[in-house]
Amino acid sequence: MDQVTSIKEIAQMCGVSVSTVSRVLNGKSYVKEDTRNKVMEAVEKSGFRPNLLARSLKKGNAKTICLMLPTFGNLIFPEILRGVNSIATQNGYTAFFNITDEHPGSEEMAYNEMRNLQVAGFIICSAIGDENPIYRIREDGVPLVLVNRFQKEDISRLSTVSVDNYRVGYVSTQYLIRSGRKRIAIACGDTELYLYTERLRGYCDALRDAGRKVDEALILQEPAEGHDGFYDMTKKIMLSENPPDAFFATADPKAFVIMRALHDLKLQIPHDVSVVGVDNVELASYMEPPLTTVGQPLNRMGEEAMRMLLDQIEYKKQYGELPPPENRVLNFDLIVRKSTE
Amino acid sequence: MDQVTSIKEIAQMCGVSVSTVSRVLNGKSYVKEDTRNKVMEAVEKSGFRPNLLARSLKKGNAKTICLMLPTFGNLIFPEILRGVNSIATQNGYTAFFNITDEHPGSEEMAYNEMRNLQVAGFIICSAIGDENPIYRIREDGVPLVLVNRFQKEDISRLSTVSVDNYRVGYVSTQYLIRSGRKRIAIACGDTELYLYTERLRGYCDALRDAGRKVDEALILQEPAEGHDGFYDMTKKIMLSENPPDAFFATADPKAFVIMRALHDLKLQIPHDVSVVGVDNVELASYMEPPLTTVGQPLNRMGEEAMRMLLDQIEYKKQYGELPPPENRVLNFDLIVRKSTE
DNA sequence: ATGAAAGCGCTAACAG
DNA sequence: CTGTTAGCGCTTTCAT
Repeated sequence: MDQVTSIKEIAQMCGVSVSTVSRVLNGKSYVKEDTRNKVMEAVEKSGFRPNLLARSLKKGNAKTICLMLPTFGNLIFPEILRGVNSIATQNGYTAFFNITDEHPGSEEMAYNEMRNLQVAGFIICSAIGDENPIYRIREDGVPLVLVNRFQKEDISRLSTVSVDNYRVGYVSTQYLIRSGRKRIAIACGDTELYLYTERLRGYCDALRDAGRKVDEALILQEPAEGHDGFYDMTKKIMLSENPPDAFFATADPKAFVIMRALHDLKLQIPHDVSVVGVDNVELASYMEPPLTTVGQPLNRMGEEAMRMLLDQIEYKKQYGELPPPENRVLNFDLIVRKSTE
Repeated sequence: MDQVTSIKEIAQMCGVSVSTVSRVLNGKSYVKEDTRNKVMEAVEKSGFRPNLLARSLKKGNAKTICLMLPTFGNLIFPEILRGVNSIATQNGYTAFFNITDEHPGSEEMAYNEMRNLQVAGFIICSAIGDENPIYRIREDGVPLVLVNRFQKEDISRLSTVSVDNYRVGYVSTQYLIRSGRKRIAIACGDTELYLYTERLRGYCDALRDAGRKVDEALILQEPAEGHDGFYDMTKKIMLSENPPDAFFATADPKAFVIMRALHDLKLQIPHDVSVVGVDNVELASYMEPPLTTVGQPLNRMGEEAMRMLLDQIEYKKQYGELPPPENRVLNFDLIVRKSTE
């Protein structure tokens, strides 16, 4: 019985005009109790569906937003997605999601497609090396919030939400130092990503502040193959003359790979080597031994981002332009488990 | 310079009619070389964006589809999502995603919202216990494909894509039997989900075919708390009089929990107890020891589902009704790693 | 090969 | 409180 396709038919069924039907549907203007009931009833029993495309076309704005994610290779992104989605839904917005696969090109394509779909704004976890498309968005006057992944230069110009990644690196390293570790290696993600530069900087400063010097040999940079490459690097460095007795992995999946390599080397964690990760992905607690890691409030980051986007959309509607950028920094926790001692 | 908002403005700039512009934009009908170029140029340099809402409204169908997922608690869903998304994009479709959180109510809400947005079809991994909303979809004449999760009754009436879950259970159990295990426990997911019923049935039959009898005590059902509940159940059964020497976990996350419990019990895997999972989630290979598991072609399942949906959409456009349901069954592999011997 | 015009379903003045 | 009407941006007959 899905034949009723328009407000017009409802109007005819009730012997009223389309605007009356529209009015009861939107509940803005006053309608006589009787007429309202009559219309409501017709709507109910006919299974009428308001055509949101028509509404959006007319109003000039769609209640949709777009969330761009670089990958699902790291579980943090589904987590962020959940946060965004829940606040979006609560506010009558529907979200498009886009996986850019770390490819700025596909980010740009997606941007165009989404603009054509008239989305109200974007929330982006940038792909690696993609500054260009992103700036364009704000220049186009489109609401935008960056989450977790963004460039240093973005901070002054765009709205962001993240943790203080410098401190993430600092705190993790300091913890390792205090637990008595002498040679702490870092498995660092692609430093094209500002967050990894920051974590690395925190690592270096923590070392220096403890009166140690930074040993270049202990800085493992993520190879082109992605985090799997840390497997060989771990084996190699552990077999070297002066192996580390701890790893600070700048993300949990890298810690997983490192732990795998250590196990294969028959080394004891944490006895021989401590490992700490970042993100507190669910699986971190299932590892053997359970992984000490830094917990980011990923879900909340998604929620905050969506709230900020909503604010931007609202502001723009009122003042005709985007509000000044806002940078929100959330707290994190070091979650100590058995992979360190 | 994003002032050009309509085809009409382009038309004026070029001194042609809107229909001509529309024609060159759609490339269907013939347009004189000259005019085409003129229009193209104006489109390029003005940064014109076709309003897809208007197009869809006019054509009566949007190039969007909706993918409903129950959760991101299991990594298989992002994998399926990737498959769906890639085929969708290739075919000019944009996907909405929806996380139902195992809540049939939110599934229904999402369905309504999405219908209002005029999506062309749905791909669903059902939430637990949600038959009702789903049947409604086909009755409404809306293209629909079920992936991985669906009910037994769905098979004859709806299009599905999955692996043969009975065989998944059978093969895994048989493998454990052949590797010399005497008491094989099963950690079974919620049997409200047909796929788990099937895996359980496969487990039972493999046991019987090997001349053993099924011991109820070895059938661990997923408790209400979700797979974390297997932690206590594993400890308890291992401490019982007659503990198992192997676990068939009907999904990798359950295997992770079980391994954690075994480690905490200081039991050796696989020496004391073997473990096999299902899904071959990326992390499975990072576990200590790496987890033997059944690999489903999740990405391909997503791709197939999207292709089937496209077929349905096409068919409906031509014949005005949905094609008969089609059930596609894909192959799987047992991936042997160190958690079994 | 191109233009004029109708209309997709809806909202929002405007008028009464 | 309600109806009439214009029009959002686009596609698509139907003419020419």
